[in-house]
Amino acid sequence: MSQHSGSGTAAVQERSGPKTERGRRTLRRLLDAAGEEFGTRGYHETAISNITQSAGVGLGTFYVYFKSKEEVFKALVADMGARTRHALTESVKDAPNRLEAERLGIRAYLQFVREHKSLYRVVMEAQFVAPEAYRAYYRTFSEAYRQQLSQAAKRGEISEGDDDVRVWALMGASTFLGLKFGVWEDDADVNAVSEAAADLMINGLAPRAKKGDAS
Amino acid sequence: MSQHSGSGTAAVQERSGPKTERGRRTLRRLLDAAGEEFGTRGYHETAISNITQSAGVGLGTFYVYFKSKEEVFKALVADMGARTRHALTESVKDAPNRLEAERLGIRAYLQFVREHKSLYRVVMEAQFVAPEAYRAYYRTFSEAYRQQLSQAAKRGEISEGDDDVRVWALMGASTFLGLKFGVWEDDADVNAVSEAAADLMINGLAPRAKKGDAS
DNA sequence: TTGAAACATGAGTCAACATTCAGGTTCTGG
DNA sequence: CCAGAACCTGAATGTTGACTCATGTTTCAA
Repeated sequence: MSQHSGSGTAAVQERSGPKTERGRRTLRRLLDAAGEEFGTRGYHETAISNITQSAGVGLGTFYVYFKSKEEVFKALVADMGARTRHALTESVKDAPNRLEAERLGIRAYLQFVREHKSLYRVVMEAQFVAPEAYRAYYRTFSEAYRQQLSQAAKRGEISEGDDDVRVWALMGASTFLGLKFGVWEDDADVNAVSEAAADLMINGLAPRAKKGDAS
Repeated sequence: MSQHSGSGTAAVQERSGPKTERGRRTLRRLLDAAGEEFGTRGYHETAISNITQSAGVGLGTFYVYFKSKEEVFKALVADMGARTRHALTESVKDAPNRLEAERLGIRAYLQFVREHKSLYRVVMEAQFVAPEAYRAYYRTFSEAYRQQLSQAAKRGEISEGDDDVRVWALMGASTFLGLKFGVWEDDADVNAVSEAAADLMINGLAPRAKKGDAS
């Protein structure tokens, strides 16, 4: 996320990528197949041969493109991070203020999870398969998020508070909602869920004041 | 969590438990060692021999008490569930109202996580090792939690809202805070974190009204 | 056309466990 | 003291699957 120019689907560690068109196609197929297999069966249940078969290439071909099983996995996590940040940035681009951005963000997040279930599971499993990649994923995320919150607080759009704590609480809430309503119950109404979630994040559990108070 | 009387540390599937004192002691040592090893190295990196060595018993002994590697793991998840619920129930026992209960709950939760880092990691890894146990863990949790919220709402102690969504958002927030400030940064000030978290959960991000409003 | 770089392949290697088992040792009631 | 139950043990077994490699095949610039 910081060393490569980001042509789209994460970089390979190897000395530079494929040289020919054929090579690029094969790499892409392997990456896609890996995401699908890891996301479905899980890292440890997935054999390299599952990936290569699913990609329609020979077993040995895998090692032409990746140094190890773990390496593809890490590449997928990094890729998912970049894509997620991109999707969120887009969705929030022209929100008039932070509270509205939160509302849009949570909706976009749920939507995104639902459209990328496999990669989402890969990210979660990274906590145990590639802890460093996992932490990097959330570190990058939380740093940008915290920036947003503290600036919004300065502008008076949200209350003051410990942004580090808030960011992690909010990320946790989104993550769990993504798991529950994006992956497990993928028939739930995304809009309803994200509205309810945004309401909690914005107003909290406290009972609303009965009548005219400030805003 | 439902078929055994709950003497303390989860049950074994086998036809009834150990008959002698020696047996009970050995079982306990295995359970403790397993929790420690799984929590530290992770499920797949942990060999049965790691557990038995750490417990100071022979390799074969493991299979006197457990049918398989997965079985101990599940037992640990169930045990952690019971203990966590117990700790939270206790901590919240004499809260005057739900908002206060949330405050106390999040503090107790962080504290508990910090005192049981290993088992906490086991629970999280269960999502991939024993998905059914993982879902059961959160199902049980969320059902009780939802009860609390809806009753509190009826009493007017908290606002009305989609309790299913709220529960999962709140569990997610706590879980991430537990990971970040309970496991990763175990030197953070638990009280400060839980106050900030409780404030977010109770009041949300919205800017506070300038002057006297309800409550 | 041609040689070499790039790419493709799958049988074979090898180490890492989970689980079994046949044979002890210790305890307990009678 | 004795039989049988309960418990303990670690060498041996069998499987699994990541990774290597020797041998092709394809591409492409000169």
